[in-house]
Amino acid sequence: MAVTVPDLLPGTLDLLILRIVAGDSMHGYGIAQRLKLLSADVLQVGESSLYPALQRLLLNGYLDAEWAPSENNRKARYYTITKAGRKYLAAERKEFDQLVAAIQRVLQTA
Amino acid sequence: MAVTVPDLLPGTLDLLILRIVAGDSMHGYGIAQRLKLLSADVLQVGESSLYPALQRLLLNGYLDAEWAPSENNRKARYYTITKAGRKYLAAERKEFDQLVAAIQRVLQTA
DNA sequence: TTCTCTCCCATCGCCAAACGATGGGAGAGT
DNA sequence: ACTCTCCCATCGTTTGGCGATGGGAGAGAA
Repeated sequence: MAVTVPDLLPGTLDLLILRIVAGDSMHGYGIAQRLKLLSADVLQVGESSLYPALQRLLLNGYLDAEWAPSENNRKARYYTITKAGRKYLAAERKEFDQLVAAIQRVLQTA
Repeated sequence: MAVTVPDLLPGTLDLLILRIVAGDSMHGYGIAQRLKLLSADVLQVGESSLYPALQRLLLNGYLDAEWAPSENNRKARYYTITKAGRKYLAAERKEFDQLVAAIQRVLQTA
């Protein structure tokens, strides 16, 4: 069963994107594929969710972008994480872990 | 630092409410308190998030409600989880765990 | 008695995030 | 020429949560 990310956990998309780009500069299409791959098809982003998210991240200064030909010689926009992006990623990731821990505690305890 | 639930993880509110009510029939105000308590103040629900959520759950048949005096002798609406609610809870919980696992995998792997 | 405090309910209007649908352009292979 | 895949992007809608707001009604204090 394939699930779109925010089906259950919205707000996590930015986090995932940043993490993927942090590993390697990529274009949007590639990010979507990589997400699907890494999550063994559990996670998926539609393009209409992805591109707005990228715009957001650009606007907030967490990503930089530049046009360059892709591996397939297409016009593509490559995203690179900024210093601020890394900082934000680290912070959000920590908060994510805390929240998940808290939620799981509630789910288990009662 | 106190965080409202959907600050990072919306969609989880229903799950938390159901789990809490599953443990014990409660009124709205009590649910909010219990959530705060169980999560050691990490999680919080405002009333303007809570009550609409409860309506939703009622409407979907996951909860039943009836009026009864509270422990403090106030007028209160007690919520009880239904059979369908338990089923839904179990399913969503499973999905939640899967998603979290997938996300964490992505966050760690790259 | 009145006043205030806490408990407990609920809605309205707003905002942000994600989604489906849609619409391209432009290599590459048939 | 045609189709396929790659790659970009926006528009309009829905959904969920939030801040502000507005009660009613016990209980203890003034």
